[in-house]
Order: sequence, then structure tokens, then C-alpha cells
Amino acid sequence: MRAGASMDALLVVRSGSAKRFTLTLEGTEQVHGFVLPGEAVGLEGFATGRYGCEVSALEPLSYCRVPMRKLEQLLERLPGLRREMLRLLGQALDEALRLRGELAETDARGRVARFLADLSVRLARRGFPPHEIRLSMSRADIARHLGLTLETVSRAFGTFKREGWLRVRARNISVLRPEALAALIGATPCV
Amino acid sequence: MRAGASMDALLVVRSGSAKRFTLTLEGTEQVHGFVLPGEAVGLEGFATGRYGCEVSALEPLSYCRVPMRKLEQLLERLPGLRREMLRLLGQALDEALRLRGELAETDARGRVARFLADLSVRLARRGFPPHEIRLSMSRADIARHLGLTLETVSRAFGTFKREGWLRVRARNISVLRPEALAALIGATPCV
DNA sequence: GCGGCAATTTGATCCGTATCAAAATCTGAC
DNA sequence: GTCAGATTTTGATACGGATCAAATTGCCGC
Repeated sequence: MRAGASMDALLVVRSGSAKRFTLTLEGTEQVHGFVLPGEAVGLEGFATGRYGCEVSALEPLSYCRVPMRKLEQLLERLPGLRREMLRLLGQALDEALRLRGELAETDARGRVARFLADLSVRLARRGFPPHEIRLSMSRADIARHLGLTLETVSRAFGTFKREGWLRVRARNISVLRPEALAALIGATPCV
Repeated sequence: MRAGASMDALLVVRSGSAKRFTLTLEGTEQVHGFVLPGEAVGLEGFATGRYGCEVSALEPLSYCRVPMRKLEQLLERLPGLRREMLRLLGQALDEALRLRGELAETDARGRVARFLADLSVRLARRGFPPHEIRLSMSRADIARHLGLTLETVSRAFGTFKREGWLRVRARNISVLRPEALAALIGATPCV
């Protein structure tokens, strides 16, 4: 999906994962987030009729495509779908606001902890084991998502590993002490 | 408007301004943004049926209230309103994403410049002079919105004043060189 | 105009993360 | 298994903004 392209369909990822981002004037990526199975992309396109960001797959991926024409027809007939669309958009908005607030007031390790906790919740929601995380994105992607440098992200993983909270082998993360991560960010652990 | 309260209406500010925020566990405010005339609040409530953040007036304010029951009836009958609601939500989402990205990659003065430029655009949109800004919020509110401390915000204003880009007298800001601020953030100036 | 309080500005120091640099590890192709 | 290239980790230093503290300014009642 390309930013600026005409929004002719809503896309929902079925399997695999993807990266949502925009390109800055300097050509660097602003990583808005990562898309997991069951999640929709392109919602911000309702603003102008054109997609507002780029989405690229991080691994082989399959998705479902709902043409706008079809969507409008369905919205005409199904009050339940109308509510569901508003719910979906409201949730995306709520998440974006929440993420933004956290960025503003949490330090590097807190952000990484929250990133992992968030992934855990979303994996659990889809029935995957929440504490065995296979990261499909690079440290650089994570860093650009969290407003940090890749070195700082790496150091945060290093700290958590030394504390015995995580097992880290490249992109395979085992969360050994979810309650420790949760305590760091003031939340209740997933599972 | 209180976070967690049942979302029984959509609110649109008519005159005056307000602050959107959530309370953190420590009791501090995460300021999501400021509401100007013509702008809606409470959209994130579609996610759960409950408002997701607090909104409090920064000055005497009037607003328009659309009960959810009424809204659903209207959505049933008016395809144009359906599109408009989706557009409104898409725009809120797009803005939230954009703001978040900027927070992650801009330094203190850049954020303050962007804050002022954004206000200029929104004031101009409603027919107010874009370069005479009367801030209805405190430095602390601005700081919490931008993920800075109030001292840092003050220093940014101080720098811009010394450079001759701004006239600052307490909460009255005159933008003397909009193109300088715009250049700082890589954008075209408003007006 | 004057007094008192809150908001803002200014100053000095410290800490966390960015930056630059280099070593170590992982990955996929052969 | 081995090799080359990319990714990740680790190390040393520098800088921006946070923090603590104090002075100044603006605001509102009298």
C-alpha cells in the first residue's frame, strides 16, 4: 500500500505481518506501527480518499480486500456493520492517542517494555502463545517506531536479558518474567 | 467530558477552547491536544461506547451536542453523513498518527514551532488572523502536550523571540516570521 | 495603584540517549 | 560446512533536555 494512492479498498491482514510507515522529507521512515493477522490497514484514508501511509509486508503475507464500492453497499444495508466500522475507527484512534501519550512520557526501557507487552496482548488475542515472540521487524524498525535509535533498543533488550526478564536470541524473544515488564510500565501482565 | 463515562452524545465545540487529556496512574495529565471551534470531541468513544479521554474547557465555551440515538437515526437515512463521519474519524486518526511520528523525531524547538504552525492553520481555517495567537493554555499544558517540560517550552519561546521570529508577551504570541518557523519544520508557512 | 499569588522566565547542573566506532553474531547462498 | 553481507551488540563520548532553584512578570482582587 502506498501513501497517496487512491483508497479503493479496505485491507485486512490474514496471515503474516507488515509495517505501517510514512516517508519523511529526508527520506527516513516514520514507523507508525506493525500489523498483525486480523488487523485492518488504510483506515486513515477515509480522511481524504487517499491512503495516508505506506504499508509493506515484513514476511510472506496474505490479506483480504474489501472494495470501497462494496463497503458502501454493505453499510447501506447493515446497521451492525455501521457500528462496527465506527468501533474499528474509534479503536484505531484511541490506540494512536494512547501510543502518542506514552511516547511523550516514558523512557527508553519503558517504551521497549510496552512494545513487548503490546505484542503479547495482540498475539494472545489471536491465540498465539504470548510469551514466545518472533519479531518479524528489525531493531531499526522498532527504534523508528519508538522514537529511539537502534542502539538504544538493543541496549534495552540487553538490560532485560541481564535482569533475567527476557531470553533474547536475535529476533526470538522469550518473556520469562512478564510481571516484571508489566510492573515497569504500570500495567497488569498479559496471561 | 470524563474518560470512562458512557458515550451518549457527540460533542462539537462552537466557541472557546478546551483541552483533551487522560490521567496517568501517577495522577499527571497526558495532554492529547487542544480543541478549537468547529472541532469534535469524543470520537475515540466509538471504540468501547465510553469516552476515552477527559475534556475540560480552557475558557468560557459553548458547544453542540448530538445524542447517539439521534446520530444513528441520521446515519440510517443519510449516506452523505455516513461518509462524513468516516471522513471525520479518518482525519482524527491521520492527525494522531502524524503527531505521534513528529514527537518521535523532532527536537524541542521543532515541536514548539510545529505547535504554533498547527494553531495558525487551524485559526486561519476558522477565519481568525493566523499570526496573532492568544494561547488559552498554560506553558505546562503545552509542555505535557509536546512531551517536554514547561521550562523547555519557555526556553523555546525565548529563543524564537531573540531570533526575532516571535513577539511573546505572556500568552499573546505574534508570529513575525512565519517562514522561519516553517523552514525549521520543513513545511510551507500558513498564509 | 497596591499587594499577593500564580505563571513564566532564567540560571546551573546532571542524566539519558544520540552519535560515532568497532566487534560479534546471525542469515542465506553456495 | 563455509563465506560474505547484513544485523545486532557493545563501547566511549557528547549533547539536549530534565531537574532543581531562584528571580521576574503578569494577573486579579481590593
